[in-house]
Amino acid sequence: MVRDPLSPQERQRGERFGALLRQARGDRSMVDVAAAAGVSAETLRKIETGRAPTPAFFTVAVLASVLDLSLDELAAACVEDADCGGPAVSA
Amino acid sequence: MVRDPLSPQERQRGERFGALLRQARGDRSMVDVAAAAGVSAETLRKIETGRAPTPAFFTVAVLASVLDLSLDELAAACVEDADCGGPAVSA
DNA sequence: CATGCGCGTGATACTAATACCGGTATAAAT
DNA sequence: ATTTATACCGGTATTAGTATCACGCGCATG
Repeated sequence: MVRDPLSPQERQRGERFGALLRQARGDRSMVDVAAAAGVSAETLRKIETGRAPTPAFFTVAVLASVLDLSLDELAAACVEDADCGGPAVSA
Repeated sequence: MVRDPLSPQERQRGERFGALLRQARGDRSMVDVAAAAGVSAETLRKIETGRAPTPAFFTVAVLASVLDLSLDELAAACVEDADCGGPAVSA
């Protein structure tokens, strides 16, 4: 109605997204990256584990900045990998 | 405490962000872009007017896709323009 | 003038993101 | 075995994003 619960598709997209972040983090520790990004370690962990499947844009932005990732590539990787954008983007 | 209210900085960053989206929308109508992005027109309106200063990453992703914008440029434009990232990104 | 279209705003509803706390598990080092 | 570091997990608290409904305003068209 007012706020649809996240679809399984979105959950999976979140997992993919988190996996990408974790991969980019490499040997860095969570707390290190989280501190550098200005977010709490728990938040970063939730995002990486997919428990926060739809993080805020700027949260992702700073994380991508810290991890030296491209937001476009990040988004593209998730979308293309799981066909998340689907009907919306195709229009 | 558990959830800091958005800082004025973040609010302003949201306004910049919305302004960029609106500018990119050009002559397209809100409903058109919103429908293409798969979000409600009200949501797009809130984002454009800065009433939703920290939208979800994938919401921004689809909007950027529809508006043919680069997420990196979008983020960079907001951050560089108002020094929004501040202490977090500089570290 | 009435109608529709686009845009803005307010209220309302509900889920989700963020953050803090404690506990747990694994691995490494002492 | 104890300590340390890292990460995972649950609960809890609070704000914020997203969506729907309803109304008002400007503008063009009938």
